[in-house]
Parts: sequence; C-alpha cells; structure tokens
Amino acid sequence: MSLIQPRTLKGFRDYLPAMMIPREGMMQTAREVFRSYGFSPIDTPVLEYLEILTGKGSDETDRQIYRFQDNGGRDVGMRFDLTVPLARFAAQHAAKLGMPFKRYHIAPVWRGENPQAGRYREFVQCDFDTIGTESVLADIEAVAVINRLLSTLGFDRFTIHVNNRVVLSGLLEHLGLADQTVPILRSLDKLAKIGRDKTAAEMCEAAGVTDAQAESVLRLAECDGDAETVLAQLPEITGGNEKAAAGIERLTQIYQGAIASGVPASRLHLDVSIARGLDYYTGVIFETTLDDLPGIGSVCSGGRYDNLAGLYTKQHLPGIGASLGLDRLLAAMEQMDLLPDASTPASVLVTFFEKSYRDDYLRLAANLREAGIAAEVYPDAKKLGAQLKYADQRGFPMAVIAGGNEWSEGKCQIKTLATKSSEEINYSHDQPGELIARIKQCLDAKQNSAD
RNA sequence: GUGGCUGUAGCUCAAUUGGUUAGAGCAUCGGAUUGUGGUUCCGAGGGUUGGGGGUUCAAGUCCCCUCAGCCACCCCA
Repeated sequence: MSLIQPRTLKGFRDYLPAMMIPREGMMQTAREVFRSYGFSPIDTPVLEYLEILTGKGSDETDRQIYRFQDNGGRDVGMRFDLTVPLARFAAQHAAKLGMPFKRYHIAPVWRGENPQAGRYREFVQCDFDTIGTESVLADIEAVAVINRLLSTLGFDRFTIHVNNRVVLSGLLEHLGLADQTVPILRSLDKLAKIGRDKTAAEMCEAAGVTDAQAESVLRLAECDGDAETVLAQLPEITGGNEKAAAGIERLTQIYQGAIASGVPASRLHLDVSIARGLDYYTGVIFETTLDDLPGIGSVCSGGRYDNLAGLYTKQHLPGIGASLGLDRLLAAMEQMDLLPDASTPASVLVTFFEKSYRDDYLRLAANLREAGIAAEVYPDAKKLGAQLKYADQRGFPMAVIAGGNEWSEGKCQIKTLATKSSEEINYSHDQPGELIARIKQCLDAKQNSAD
C-alpha cells in the first residue's frame, strides 16, 4: 500500500518540544501578568456564525476568514482574532459579567493570508481587554500591561508606539475631509515606504484631496520627536480643531499616566503617523516593535474601540485592549537566538543502572517529584554513557547515578551535566532531604548563571 | 489573492555544456568499551533529487503544472 505523505498545510506548523517548552512558558508568563492586573480568563468557540465575524471587519479581513458550511448547512467561520468574539461574548453575557469587565484570552486564531517569516495562518494571540468603561485609566493600564508583558518575557529593547486616531480625524474634520478617513489612513500608512511625494499623490487620487489638504495631513504625520515636543506641536498642526484638541489631551494623559505607572519614557513613542490597526479602532492605538528586529513587525498591537459591540447589542460597550502575537514573538526569539535548547521539561534524569534496583530508582524519582523536582527515570538499563549522552542532549541539567555500591552505602551520585562533575550524597528513601536540598541548590545555581 | 527567488539524506552542501549505480561532512544507530556522556577508530541504515507530467537515446540539470519556504504588494500578531 502507498504511504500518505506526512505534511502540514501552508502557513500551519508543528511545534517540537524545544519550541513548545518556551512557548508554553510564554503563555504562562502572559497569564501571570494579566492576572496581576485583575484580568480574568475566558474562552470562546473556535467556530462562530459567519455573520458574527464578518460584521465589523473590512473587506480585506472578511476575505481572510476561513469559512465553510457545517454539516447542518450553517455558514460558519473560524475566528480571525479574539476581539470580535469578545464583542459578541460581551453583548451576550453583559448582564452576568457586570461592567467594567476585564478579561484575558489566550488562544489560536486563523487567517487565510500568505505566510512570511513571523506570519502564519494559524497563530496564538494573547489578548487582554477592558470593556464597559471609557476611562483614560484603562488606556493607561493597557500601555502599562504591554510594557510589563514584554519585559517579563525577557525583552529590554522594545518600543511601544502610541497614537490616537481622534487627533487625525480632528484634523480631517477641520479640513472638511471627515468622510475620507479610511482612504487617507491607507495612503498615510505608506509614508515610510513610498515617501512624501508619492503619498501626497496617492492621497489626491484615492481620496480626492487638494494639495494643500494633503500637505496638512503630511505635516501631522511627520510630526516626530520626543513626547513633549510632539504634544506641544499638535494643537497648531491640527488648526485648533476642538475634536483634535480633545484627542491631544487624551494622548497627553495617556503618556503621563504611563510614565507614572513605571513605563520608561525611552520605550514610549508618540507616533502620529501610525494609522494602522483594524477598522474598528476609534481612539488610542498601539503597536509594539522590537528594537533589534523591527522587520518582523508589531508583536503587540491594540487600541480603543468604542462601538464594536454595537453590532450585537444596543447597550453601549466601549472597550480597549491589545494582543500579544505569541507565535510571532516566538519566531523573533528564534531569529535572535534567544531560545534555550532544552527539549525536556525535567530537571533530573535518574539513570537506570542495575535492573535489580528498579524499584529503588522509581522510589527515588517519586521522592524528587514530591519535592517539586521534575524527574525522569531512564527506561532501559543501557550503558551509562548512553544514558548520560541522552541526558545531555535533551538538556537535563542533572543526573542521578546509583548502582550496587551506592545503594549498599546509603548514598547516590549526582552529576551536573554541564560541568561533568559529580559528587556523592547520603540518601535513603525515608530521608531524601539531603539529596533534595543539594539538587535544588545546584539547579538554582544553574538558573542564576543562565540569567 | 498577485508577482519574484528557492526546493538534492534528519541538517549544511556537492554532482563537467543534460551523460554510468546521485556523493561528502555533521547527525542517527550498532560495535571497539558488561560503572560514567560532547575525543578516536570500525561498521550500518537512510534518497522514486518536494510531488506529477512533458522534451530527449539520456533529466537532479531544460519546459509546464502543483505543493512548500523566503521576499515584495496587500494586510497584519
């Protein structure tokens, strides 16, 4: 019979232990950070009625949704982000949840687009959102959470780009271009890539603006520098428009609040030119890039959406949140060679030396686990060298070795793989304390030297 | 979805202008070595050259299709 070729779909990937161990660690870190701010976990179905998903996205996002008819003939789709399902969830359960409501959601999403480095058709997002309040405090907190997330994950050099869409829409209102927001945003987004002149030309063509209007918009987008400078220049650039002034005031508060929350000013960049983000954003928007690998794109983006749930309920449910692109970040760490190469989560390999002591090895390993030390017993009484090689290659930091000599003397050997050094420790099944203490000491030492 | 580049063993790469049975290093497994791993030596396995079709006496090499990866557009985590 012919074999079926084992393969995965374009843009979908397997995760081997060496990748999955840090990946799970990142999820755990994200969970801990979210919980420390009071966000609660939720989950929602992978599949939604198609109409739920297509309601608010642009044509572009609609095109990227995996969709099909289920066996009952219903039109369904796989979620392409976690924010739209949240809006549905909030509209459906608002009464039970109470407002404001803070949730986090770590789960895979699917987008049928062309993959690239750090860009997949299936990837995990770590979302956190606060809904039911328009308070600037929630906006500030979002910045603080992003900062805490990235730094807890081990990053030091990253930049959180912050903007408020209201500033631009205020300017557009001032210019009488309020109804051309979307095409103008789209053109503006290309500023860094295609340059000033082409951007202006495209704006004229796509949105029908005059040269003078394009000039005003570009002046806004090109406003750059440290936060104070930008904030000081914005009122004049936006022509004293009231709406823009409110947006600038909000941006100022977010900036000051973030600083007060402990976010280093060096990591904050008020970037009036970032116009990206899904169409549903209405206020502040965020993007986070790694200073050492900007090319991989934003690893944590989000913003405020004040009427997303409006599609599903008449209740006013404003929200703000952001999403950490876990798999993109993982790809970045891989490229930057930041991933540890251990492919086992265990700390100790108990070598299987002499068959007659099988139960003693099992008992010893059980004692280690009881003390919180992950331990694996090698399954075969193979040559010791082979077992140690196995331990080293899998990334076990330590091994325990005991044969007839050790057992009869009430001892066992512990070996630190990295240094090849070993020592004898007193041990009996009833009094494992000395062994456990010493192993923990060695593991701590290794942990510290790795940091 | 559109366009460009790429695709040989698990990994990194060879293979005259198309020309015998597609090679090497590393890795894997076994042995030298029945109580101590990253060295050395010996041996073994592993490929319908991503897959399919075509041109040719002859295709890893040329052409078409397809699949996948990377890049650009678009969009985004």
